[in-house]
Amino acid sequence: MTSQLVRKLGSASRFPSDHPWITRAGSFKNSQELEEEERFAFLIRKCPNMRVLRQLHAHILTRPLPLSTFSFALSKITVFCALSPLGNIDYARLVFAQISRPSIFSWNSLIKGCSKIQNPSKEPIALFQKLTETGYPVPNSFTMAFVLKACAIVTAFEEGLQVHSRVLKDGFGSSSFVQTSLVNFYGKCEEIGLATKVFDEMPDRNLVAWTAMISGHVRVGAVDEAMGLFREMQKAGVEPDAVTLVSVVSACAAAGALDIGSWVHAYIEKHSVLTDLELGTALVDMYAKCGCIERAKQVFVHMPVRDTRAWSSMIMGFAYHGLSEDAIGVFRQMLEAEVMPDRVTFIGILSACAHGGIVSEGLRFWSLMLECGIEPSVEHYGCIVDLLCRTGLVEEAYRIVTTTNIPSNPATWRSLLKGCKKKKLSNLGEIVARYLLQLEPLNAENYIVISNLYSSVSQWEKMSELRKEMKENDVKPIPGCSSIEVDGVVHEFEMGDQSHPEVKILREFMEEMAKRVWDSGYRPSVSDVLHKVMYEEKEGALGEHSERFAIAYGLLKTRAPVVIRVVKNLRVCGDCHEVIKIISKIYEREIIVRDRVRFHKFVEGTCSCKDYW
DNA sequence: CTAGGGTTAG
Repeated sequence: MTSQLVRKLGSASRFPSDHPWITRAGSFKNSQELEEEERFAFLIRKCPNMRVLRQLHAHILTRPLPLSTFSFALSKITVFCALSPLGNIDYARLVFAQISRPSIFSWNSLIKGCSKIQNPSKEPIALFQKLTETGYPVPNSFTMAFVLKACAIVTAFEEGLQVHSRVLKDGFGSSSFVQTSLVNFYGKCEEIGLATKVFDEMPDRNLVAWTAMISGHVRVGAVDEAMGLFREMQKAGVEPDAVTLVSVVSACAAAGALDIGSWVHAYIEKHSVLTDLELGTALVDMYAKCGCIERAKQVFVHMPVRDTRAWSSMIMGFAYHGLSEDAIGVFRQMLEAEVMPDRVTFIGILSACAHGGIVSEGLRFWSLMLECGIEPSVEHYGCIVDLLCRTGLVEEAYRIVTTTNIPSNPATWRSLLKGCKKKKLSNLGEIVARYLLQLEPLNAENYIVISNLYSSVSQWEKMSELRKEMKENDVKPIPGCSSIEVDGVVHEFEMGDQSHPEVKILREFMEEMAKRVWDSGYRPSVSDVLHKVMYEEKEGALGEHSERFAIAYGLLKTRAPVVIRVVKNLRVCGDCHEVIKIISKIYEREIIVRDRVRFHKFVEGTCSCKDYW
């Protein structure tokens, strides 16, 4: 049987002729036994599939073997089944159970093996607990690293803390692998303070530890700190690799830092860092989120291999740039390339259709999604409701929301309300508004949309009532936000922002700007007037909207075209475009607006102020 | 056998 297998595996994998095991120190096994063990190890390692492995397993079970050889072979089978991509974790568990006293090696493999399956559970943690209870074999630093990784995957904070205390008790605190695992674990649990503490105490910070720190900070949105760590890392003479750069690029995406993002891209090319799937996807996402859809596309088309996530990020990019046709085109190419769309892909393509108001196509994608066996979730329903509302099919959308068994979602109801406003359906709007305010009474955006609805049907009394209600509930809108990058520094401005160091010069400049715009004959439209009524802004002033701060800063500080990013949906804000056009003309400067409608996420219960203009 | 990575509606 064994020789048959050797033959089957072909001449390329001939059994090695050197015999290092004969000289292995401290072994009580005779060379014949050792030879047999090595033979098994070799065969198992070279197994082409599970079928052959099962045959080998059967062979081992039926042949009389010394106990030590038997256990050795079974532990090798456990390792193969648990860790090889060809393996099978269920089989690994089975074989593991057949070993009377599994070595720490087998335990480790099983712990690692069952944390890398697609639906990870706390099983590896339970295994570790069982291991520590029995007291044999003694865990080693590998065990600690694996179980910490398992805790990180399922963000089992309490369990991880206990492992950390064991690490210290058992003296594994000085292992750099264990330290790095701890940094990563705390980072995954969003416990940045604890991650930093472990990291600061590391005498030798390796690349992986730096990367874990950076990705941890990006995870909690501490983008500046992430970039600071990246700089510190380079100062410490540690060269980033592709994995590090994925986190750095993600940080740029989250910050909308196009300059730094482009610099990182240039770094990647200059240092010939291999742009794999993850890095490619991160770059596509970064360029799209920084408003540079052309470069996102450029990176995307140059990717040699694209998986579902790569395609999805490109589709999402087109979607939030309002380029529905491109999104649909890319989606078609994806299907042609026989890459399976997943639930995220459909969120992208449906939101693209919603942005473009392409109903028929959107509904077709919806059916396709069902055909693909994807259960529609809140997000998908949100897209389809938004699609119907934007194209005026509000009643149909309302029917879906009220008859489908999906959880009530403020955003979906807000889409309905916007649809009602658009079609001036005050009766349905009233019902929707009441429900929405019940669902989310502290979100200023809700009041603004409802107020817009009342004003569109001239129900002024209801509008002032609403204003009172808003005041009583002490609801204040979170201001819009715009940013501009000057010499690699991103300057963020909130509406009415006072915190910028040069705010005095800026304000003077803006007053002049407002005056010149006013003199040009521009007058605010209904929504600006509404804004004044609600927030008692000074008569005659243009309003210190965030993008005007950013433009003013750009005009003052650069000679290059002023590129600003706005956290608003410009497609519904005609006034913004108009003001910017006028400013551009007056100052004879090119002003480029990057629409960053989705780039900043506001916490629930706040307002993105889209209808604030 | 150690540790770090990408896409998610409005």
